[in-house]
Amino acid sequence: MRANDLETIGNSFTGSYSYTLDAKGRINIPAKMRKALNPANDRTFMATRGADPCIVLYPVEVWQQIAAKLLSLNKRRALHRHYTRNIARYAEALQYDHQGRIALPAGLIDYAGIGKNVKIVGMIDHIEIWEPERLEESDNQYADQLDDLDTISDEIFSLPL
Amino acid sequence: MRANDLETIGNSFTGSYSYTLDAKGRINIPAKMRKALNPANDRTFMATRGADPCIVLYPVEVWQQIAAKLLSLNKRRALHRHYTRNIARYAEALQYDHQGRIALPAGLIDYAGIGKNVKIVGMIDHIEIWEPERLEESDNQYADQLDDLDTISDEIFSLPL
DNA sequence: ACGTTTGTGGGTAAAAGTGGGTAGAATTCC
DNA sequence: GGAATTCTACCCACTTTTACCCACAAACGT
Repeated sequence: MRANDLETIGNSFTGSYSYTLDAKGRINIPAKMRKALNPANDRTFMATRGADPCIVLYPVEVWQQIAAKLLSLNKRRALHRHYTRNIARYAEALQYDHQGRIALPAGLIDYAGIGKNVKIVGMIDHIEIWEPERLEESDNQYADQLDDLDTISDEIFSLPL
Repeated sequence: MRANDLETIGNSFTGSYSYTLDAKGRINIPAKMRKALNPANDRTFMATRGADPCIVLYPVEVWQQIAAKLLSLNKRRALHRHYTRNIARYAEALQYDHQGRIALPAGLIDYAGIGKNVKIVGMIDHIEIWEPERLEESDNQYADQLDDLDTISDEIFSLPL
């Protein structure tokens, strides 16, 4: 096993939690997720826009792998520069305080349409922060595509281990 | 992890910030970016024209790698000399003061079309300084190429880490 | 039941962002 | 060459924002 694999074992996030954003824009990170975060990350997540309309938190270790891929793009190509810009510009490192909270940037709060209540969802290697109604809408949107979900399951689990 | 990758961890810039140019042509560097800049750079960035119509700031360490590549070009080929000239002629070392500001050269301010307000964008290994409307125009320019951007995603994230 | 952890609220000192003054260096002009 | 002028690095001042701390009630585990 490579050292890199070992580091990542801790960073496994699951479960769904309801929390509240306080007046200062801070939000609690579930204790279980704080414990799951590898200490090498120094209590720090990279927050950015999700592909879905929510906020995504990556352990810095995971983000560094994303950043490394962005650096591998050809800087002479305008489209590649734009691609990097659109990912990097919304990303910000957030370290949680001794109460276990992070302060979400206003831009990301707007993007996710977050008010006072939020849902925090574990996504194995990262975490999603949703406005509760949006999450529900998203769920409904896929409720009539259950067959497709089965297909994805088939695809994933038929892969060689 | 190679030594070169390790160096880059410190000089990793993200996020986008709105700042103002003061009457003396000075602009603040976001605190998070100042902290991200490796101390070996002695609070100094190399500023030059970007390939896009904005100002680009490189940590001197990163600039030195660019300079090394330019040196490796064939000095007997006119096109190569022209390429080197256009990068080198506008480059200037800028050290930020104890308030965290750098003084932007007038030539670069003109090139980027900067007035009072600017957007500072992290690009992982370097920083861009944009006139806000130009950045928006640039974004719109790529709005109809979402498929191409998805293609980039597929290409780089399907590769093994 | 009781001590401990967790989630939430809020106060305060420090840091960040912005504006402007000034003295010495560099430049210009007679 | 020397005086006048511009430039620039450095400093001080002010306002806003952030980071850090204390507090407390609810939930949890034993």
